[in-house]
Amino acid sequence: MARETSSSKGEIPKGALRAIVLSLLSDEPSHGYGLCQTLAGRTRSAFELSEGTLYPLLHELELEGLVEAKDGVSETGRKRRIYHLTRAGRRETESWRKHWLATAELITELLIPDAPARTRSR
Amino acid sequence: MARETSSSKGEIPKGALRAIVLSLLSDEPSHGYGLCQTLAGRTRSAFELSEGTLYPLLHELELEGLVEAKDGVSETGRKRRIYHLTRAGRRETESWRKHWLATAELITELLIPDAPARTRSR
DNA sequence: GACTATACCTCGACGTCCGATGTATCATGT
DNA sequence: ACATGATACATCGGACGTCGAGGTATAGTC
Repeated sequence: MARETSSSKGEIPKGALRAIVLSLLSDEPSHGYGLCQTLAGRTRSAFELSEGTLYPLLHELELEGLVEAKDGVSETGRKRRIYHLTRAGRRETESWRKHWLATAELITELLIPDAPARTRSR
Repeated sequence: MARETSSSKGEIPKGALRAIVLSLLSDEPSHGYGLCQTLAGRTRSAFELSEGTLYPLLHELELEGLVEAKDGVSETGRKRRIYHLTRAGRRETESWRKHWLATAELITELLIPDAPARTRSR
């Protein structure tokens, strides 16, 4: 069987998505479809953000007042909703960024027992 | 209302638990309760593994043949199930370790735009 | 005898994320 | 004119992982 139990290897870890999307938007405003591509590009397709995840998330962030959307048009003439961070969004981004940076470091330390650093020795 | 939507800040990211538990066991065999404490200790309580998560996971890993359990007794006389990795478990551990180390690095790179790496400057 | 720490276990609920599916427009090829 | 494929937005059902509350039992301490 060796079923792999799936355990979701190719997926974006729970909760990181918010931090990532916000962070991407803090680099520069973008629209949904573009965000998907940027992410796939920046991670060499290691993370592939499905639209079914992204759009609802974007709407949610908008409801929470963290992003705002402007309707626009691309050079090729297609409709676009450009999302950009609000001031509150910028604050939240920082908060989530710190949180996930710490989490990533924690995981790394746990997985490499002989890892150095640690700011506070023992 | 600044709802926080919870988005689970204090939690262990989805899927990382397997890697972490396997890695902990590869350091040294242990029992469930001990694992919880080790993890809380090693992360200064940033990750707190609930027993409701751990025990089912341990049973699952056992079913998959990644760990084996021996019944034992602690110095104080209490019953214990000591889990240790099988050969297959050791292999899986390495695989998950690599995966999560890469994931953690990826997140870090995404969150810090001026981070190095990138191998292919587009 | 009551209480706490140790030690194991099960169950239900919840949130996150994915995949499938649907719409419409623009560019290209025939 | 029509088919196709990339762009672009959107919704819905379902799966999976994790948590928290609860249950059992033994050892030590007051």
